[in-house]
Amino acid sequence: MKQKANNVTIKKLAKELGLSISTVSKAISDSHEISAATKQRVIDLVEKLNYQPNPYASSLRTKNSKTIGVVLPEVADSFFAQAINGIESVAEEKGYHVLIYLSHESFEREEQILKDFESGRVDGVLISVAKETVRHKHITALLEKKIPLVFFDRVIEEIETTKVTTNDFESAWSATTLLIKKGCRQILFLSFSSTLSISGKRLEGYKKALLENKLKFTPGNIVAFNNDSKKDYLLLKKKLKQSEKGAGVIASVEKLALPVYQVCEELQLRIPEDVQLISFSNLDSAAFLHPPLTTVTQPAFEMGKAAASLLVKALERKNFELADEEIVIRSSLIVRKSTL
Amino acid sequence: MKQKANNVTIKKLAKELGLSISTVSKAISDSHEISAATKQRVIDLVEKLNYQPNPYASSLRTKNSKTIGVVLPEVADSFFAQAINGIESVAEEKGYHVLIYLSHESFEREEQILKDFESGRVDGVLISVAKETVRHKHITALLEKKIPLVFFDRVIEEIETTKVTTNDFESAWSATTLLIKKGCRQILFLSFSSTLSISGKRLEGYKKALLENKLKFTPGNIVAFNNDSKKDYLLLKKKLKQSEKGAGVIASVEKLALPVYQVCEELQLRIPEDVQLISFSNLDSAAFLHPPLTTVTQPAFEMGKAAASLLVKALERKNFELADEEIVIRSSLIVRKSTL
DNA sequence: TTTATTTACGAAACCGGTTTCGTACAAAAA
DNA sequence: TTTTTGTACGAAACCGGTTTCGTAAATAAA
Repeated sequence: MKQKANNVTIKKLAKELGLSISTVSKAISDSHEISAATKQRVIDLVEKLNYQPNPYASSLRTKNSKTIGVVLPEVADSFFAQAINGIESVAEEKGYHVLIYLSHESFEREEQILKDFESGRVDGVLISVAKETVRHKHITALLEKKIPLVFFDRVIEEIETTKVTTNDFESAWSATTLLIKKGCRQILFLSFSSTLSISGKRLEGYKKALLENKLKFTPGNIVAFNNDSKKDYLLLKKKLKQSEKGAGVIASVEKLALPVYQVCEELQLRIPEDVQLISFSNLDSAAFLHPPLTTVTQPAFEMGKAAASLLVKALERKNFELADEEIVIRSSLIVRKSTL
Repeated sequence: MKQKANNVTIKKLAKELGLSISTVSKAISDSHEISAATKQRVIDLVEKLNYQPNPYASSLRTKNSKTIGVVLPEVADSFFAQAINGIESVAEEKGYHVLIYLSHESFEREEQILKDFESGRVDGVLISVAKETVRHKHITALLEKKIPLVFFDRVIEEIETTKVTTNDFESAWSATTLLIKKGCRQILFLSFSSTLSISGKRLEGYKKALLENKLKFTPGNIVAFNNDSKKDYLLLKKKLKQSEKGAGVIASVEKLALPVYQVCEELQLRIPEDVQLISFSNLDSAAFLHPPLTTVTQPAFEMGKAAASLLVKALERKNFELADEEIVIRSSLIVRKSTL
């Protein structure tokens, strides 16, 4: 902290060149006010001294930081990892920096993070909300401060901004319909949140498929996970033990899939003979699980990329206004051996 | 961009309170120069107006940004995803912000990223170098500018700074020894880089185990992946086809494991009967692969956490000096069914 | 009572850029 | 020739904090 290496500043360049600070600044930004000859002298020296302008000085004056804030519930999940890739791809291309924050599914943490964003630290934000998030003053507060925000995957419907999602309803419907076609008469729906719109949609798709096939919807078939792996595990075990032979299971989110394998192993239930399983998942290893997992695979990279593109596009316009629209990028149902 | 909402600045607070800007600033930072009563008035107003100090103004003056830069080769890999988690855990606790950059294994990209860091954008950096990285002027340049940097996992031995690694040599030795004990007389070593120290160490551990068991080291048994999935795939296929019955395979990095499953499937080679496999991997799904994968599991979270802790500790000291030491956190060999 | 400290605060410089505005000189138009 | 316009640049304000330094008033020491 004491003494940072005496960095080369624009002032030094100016002195060295016998020019004023403003001239140097303009030359660097290729202003038409500066002659070609002077510009050349400046960029030559910039190269020679390896001048790196202080981004914070610039941010302070211009009020933008070329930085976007990304808020995720977690990162050790293929979906989010791939989404980051998508986000980074546009950030890199467009010269933006990305600050990453994890809410760990906590509403309070998410609030703190977004509150910090009110400081002007980021030009815009990309968020996939925590499962706990129900209120959303923290989000509207940002929007009111004219800090653009786009949701991806886990959105809040009520907020008027751009949202990038996948066809959750339809995907759950397809998955459920497949299970029914394959003979399941009881289908457990593993849910990780009772409030998230994404969960709601998936559940609705599931319900619709049941209805269309004259199967009664039974609340007891919804298995509500709570992020407490021990309890969740026992609950799942109990439910699977109680389930009828040939039941189906839909894991509405990736992390709920592996526990099913585990429980089945313990209960000596064979997949797919005794239990058929479909999971929303982006695991690369899905094809090599035992047995290979039938998945609803989300276009994670594309979703991240689309969200970032829309955000950046808004940032580049003079008056960015993010339309209140929902971009839907379709998931695909990849049938493997965990279903008959 | 036009008009950001008129944010509340320290100047407004001062005017509102009838105090000077400096007094307000000091009150906020709990300076002893300010009376308790005044401090209270200030923090009350701060609360009331939801004042968020502009981080860039502060950074400009104080020369530090409470931000660390994290440079990774990729993110869609369990190891790095978990490492980010570890890093974030200390960043969150210590009030640091984390900027994420991906080199995508490109040396040029890595150079650009580090060059940007010379601007003072970050207080310190955490890096796991790209597989292409051989030269390292870009890293020493940072160090010379007194920007502390700690390596994790993929380190550069020659550079004198703190490095957090795992016991690569020993782990590879253990894995190889296990395969030999299980009867393998030919063992393929899947390598993803010929220059990275991490690869070198793993290879050495492999060689040592061979030697100890009077097995000859054959260069032809090293399968060099090139990040070109099609070619790599064909190469692996060729090598496996040529390999003797009961051969062993060591995937020196996670992403090389699944291709082995794939190729074995195509060649109708059974794991572990025809091919025994061990992979360096942090995949949660390893236990549920077909067959379950024997892994060298790295303490990814802990490594990220340790690296971040050391970095932050250095940043908090008046004269941060990162010792030229290597912190080794041990991996564990988890034996599953992909080995006999 | 006088002098030395301490307490509590304000004025102003400063961080390193960007941007506005003013101007000298040259070239073009009247 | 005079006026207008354009070109190329510099002075200085500005962004919003932090920090140094100075000082009036209150308190303690002499």
